Amino acid sequence: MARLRRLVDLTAADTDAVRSLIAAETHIEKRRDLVVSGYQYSKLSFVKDGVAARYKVLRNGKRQIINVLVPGDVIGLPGSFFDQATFSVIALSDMTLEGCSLDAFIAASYRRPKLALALSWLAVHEAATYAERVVDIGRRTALERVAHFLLEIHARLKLAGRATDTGFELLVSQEVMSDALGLSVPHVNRMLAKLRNDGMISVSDRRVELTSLQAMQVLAHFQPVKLSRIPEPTARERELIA
Amino acid sequence: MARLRRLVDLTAADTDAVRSLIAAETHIEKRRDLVVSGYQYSKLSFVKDGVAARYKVLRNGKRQIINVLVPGDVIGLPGSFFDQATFSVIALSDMTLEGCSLDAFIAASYRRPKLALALSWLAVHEAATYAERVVDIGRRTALERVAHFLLEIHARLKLAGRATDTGFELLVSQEVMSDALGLSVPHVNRMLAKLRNDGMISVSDRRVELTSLQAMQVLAHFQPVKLSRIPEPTARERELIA
DNA sequence: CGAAATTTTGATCACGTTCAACTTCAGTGG
DNA sequence: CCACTGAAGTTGAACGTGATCAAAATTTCG
Repeated sequence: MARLRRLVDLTAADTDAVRSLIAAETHIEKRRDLVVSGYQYSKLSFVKDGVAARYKVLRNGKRQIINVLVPGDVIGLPGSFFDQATFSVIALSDMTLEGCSLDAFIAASYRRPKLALALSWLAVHEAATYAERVVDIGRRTALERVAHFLLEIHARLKLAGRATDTGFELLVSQEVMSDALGLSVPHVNRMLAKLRNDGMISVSDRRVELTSLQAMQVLAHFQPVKLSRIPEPTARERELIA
Repeated sequence: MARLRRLVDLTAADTDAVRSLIAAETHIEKRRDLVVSGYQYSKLSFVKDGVAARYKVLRNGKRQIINVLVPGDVIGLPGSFFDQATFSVIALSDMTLEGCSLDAFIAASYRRPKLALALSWLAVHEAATYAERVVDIGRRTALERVAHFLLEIHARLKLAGRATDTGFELLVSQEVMSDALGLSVPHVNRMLAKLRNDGMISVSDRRVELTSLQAMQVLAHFQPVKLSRIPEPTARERELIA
């Protein structure tokens, strides 16, 4: 798992352990629910390909998307840690996943603490992402929000090797964007149009080019985040483990 | 730490290990910054008494509070996991903390995987809290938001043993509430007044009584969350560790 | 007691919603 | 090949929630 490697140095034995946990790839088709709120979900799945959204719908019918999941992201975090999932996850495109049961991962963690720490890191990253979304929705204007959303998706797709320096494939509808940003569809549309008019982005087909990345980042108050790596055990600890 | 105990069965040795990590209590006075965005903070501190807020300010001067920290909550999550903290934390009242360095905790985790798992659980809980706040700000009306905020604070204070079944001490100003909810101060004030008029709450001094908890929960679309507990290692794993 | 912070109230205004219609496009079947 | 369908994108007009600004009332605290 490239995602894990970026966080922590895994020994050969570690990677083998992880690999042995992973069940066969799963394919999910567009519009399928992966996790349904209120039901138990006890797996830890990595998105290998495709896009999904974690969301919640309120009684009044409104939907709020917590975040959009791109390749490299984890499904079942935080859902699998509750007796019943608090949020649903739906596939926005056809997807392929690979995952293991949470119990198996935890069992392995007792033997390889590094795995448990990696899990902590993933969860912390998740928390930081959501926190950023809180700021986004709470205190940015509609235009800033849309710009920020594009920048964030771009950054994350780039990490997953699915974007160039300045452009990417926008694989979500404006309805999804509106539900993620707490805006109405028409207004998202208008804001996108404004970004186009102002020469910040250009769109053709489904491809977005960030023609003035600098200006966008200023407008959106965007600042990329970098997780630190997990510290290695000291020599003394290493002995104790071995 | 009562907070940890609720998540996981710690052996006597485990608790001793945790206790040995903890440095002396710290006292912080009101209005002091505990964590400053952009600087490194590498501790893991538990709030023993008092209230704090995790926040970010944008260039336009607006402040968004990610969440309010009450006794039992953790400071340095997610901040300590980044090379530089992404959010600031400020004391909203005089506080007492107890904590340890993140490095020390991680070092201990290599020896006691259960600690690393406990850390994962805390981080997941953090993520779930933020996710709920995203829904709150994104798709609830101002009235619902204020109601939801009161219910959430109440539930969390109750867990910490600082609230009765129906009432609690509201220790945050309306300005803090407005920054947490993405609203203006006058509007928060009006919504509180409306809740009072509608007989949902009654306030005297700093004490809030939820006179119609049921109705509030319906209004706010409130649903309490419960983290599952960390699974115990199996007998076989236990051998391997020992 | 005086100063500062907080709460409350009012008037005006703007941002974003709502609702509705229309366009465009991809896919499907006659 | 065209007609039909449904999803997604675009545009416009009226409306409403909540922001903004200002000032008064009240509480807290030095």
